[in-house]
Amino acid sequence: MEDILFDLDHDGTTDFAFWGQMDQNFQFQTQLDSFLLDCSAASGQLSPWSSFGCQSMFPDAQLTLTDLDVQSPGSAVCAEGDSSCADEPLEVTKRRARRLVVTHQPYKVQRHAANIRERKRMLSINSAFEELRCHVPTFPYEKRLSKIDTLRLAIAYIALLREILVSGCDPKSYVDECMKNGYKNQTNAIWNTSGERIPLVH
DNA sequence: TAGGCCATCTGGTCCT
DNA sequence: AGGACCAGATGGCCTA
Repeated sequence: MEDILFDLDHDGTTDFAFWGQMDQNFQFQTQLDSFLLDCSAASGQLSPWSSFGCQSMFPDAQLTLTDLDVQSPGSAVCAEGDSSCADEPLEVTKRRARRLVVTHQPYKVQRHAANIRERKRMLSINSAFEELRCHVPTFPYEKRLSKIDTLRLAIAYIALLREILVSGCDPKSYVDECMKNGYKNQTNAIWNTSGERIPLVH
């Protein structure tokens, strides 16, 4: 029996940690999946649109005691048993083997921990996108902005705000003028996804 | 059904 | 040494 601890937070503000006892019946998938979903729900930063796919987050992460046994570098490198091992560049293989020798951690365990960190990183990026969506104006009937549209619209919105500042005009009359004459900004920024002009109130 | 969007996994690279 | 960041690959879901 071997204890594994995944510390999922390093900023000290909230202390998320996950640990499990590694025996042959232990499976990461269920516990970790539900844990990450709980984290997401608890954050309360995601809009109703936020979706977490129904697919399993750990399609191949059913760790067993066998997987966690310290393997020889060679066997660990090709533990996945995929065909890519055969044509993997020699230098890459050597580098990975060297790392495994030094760390004494099975490749699968390292990879799994890295996957969790990556997922957490993506979650934080997504929550930032949600926050940004709250700051770019859209019509209520517009569908949820994609990430790329959110960025483009934010750029356009900032450009418009800058132009209003530079013009020195009253913001409302400036926008009214834009609506009347058709807005053309200098950056050719894209307004929004549906081809409508964005309202400035939100 | 094709295309867009997204989440996840993965390996490489850079940084601390 | 380990974590953060990044980009490519892959597969699922949704919509026109």
